[in-house]
Amino acid sequence: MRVLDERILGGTRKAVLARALTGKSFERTHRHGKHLFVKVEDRPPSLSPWLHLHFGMSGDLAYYEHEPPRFARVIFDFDNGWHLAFEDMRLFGVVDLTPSPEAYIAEHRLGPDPLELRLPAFRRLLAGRRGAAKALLMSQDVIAGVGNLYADETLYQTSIHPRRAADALSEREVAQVFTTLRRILAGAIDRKTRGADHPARYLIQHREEGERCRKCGGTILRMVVFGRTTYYCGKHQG
DNA sequence: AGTACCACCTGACGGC
DNA sequence: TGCCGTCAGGTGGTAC
Repeated sequence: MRVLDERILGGTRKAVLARALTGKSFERTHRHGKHLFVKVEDRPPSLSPWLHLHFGMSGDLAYYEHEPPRFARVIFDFDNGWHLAFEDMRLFGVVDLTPSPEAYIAEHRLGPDPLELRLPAFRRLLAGRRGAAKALLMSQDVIAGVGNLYADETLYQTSIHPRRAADALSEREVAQVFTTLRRILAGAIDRKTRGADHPARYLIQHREEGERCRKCGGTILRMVVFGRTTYYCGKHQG
């Protein structure tokens, strides 16, 4: 493997990473929220670490034969002559090692992944949370995997104002948020792996102040919630 | 408990 | 043409 920019390693030593991976193979992967874990083959198995990847906002993987992507930061070379690049223009991503996904999740206090969650457990997560619905969705220690865009999308599709208190949502609204969030995430995974775009009816395609709401004809407004730029419909999310 | 604000980083974009 | 400020995003820290 080659490290083209050490800033992506987040403090992990390049030599340590290389020693853990060189001559090994990738055995399987596990995703939790925004984190991707790759099991490194080894004998005995108990000693093998996991490769941990976080994609920040501009991170991605590219499997290629000849031309590396422009912003490749780490490149894994395979014995079939192909390469896997971790690319990340803005360097917010991380490539490092962890003993196991469970260890990483515990150390970083990540909440459950919404796609592995059931409605009753989701209800329990919201109970007693007086903060904004958007803040709750985005808090990785409550639920792992929802960022700014998908938080806005979920609230838009469920007609909930981003500042509504999480524990003030009705039972019906909580169920709608749960179902909608899971559908959005599962759909995004499915479409993005096929290289498809989000549907035109999604807010994510219309994040601009003054745009017409595709759902109700209202006007898209902009404000800051939980420190992040937030777009919402002033009419149906009023 | 909840939020605000900053730093990290870089390309795009608007203003002059 | 080119410079400068601003913005976007995720996370992790400190401050209130």
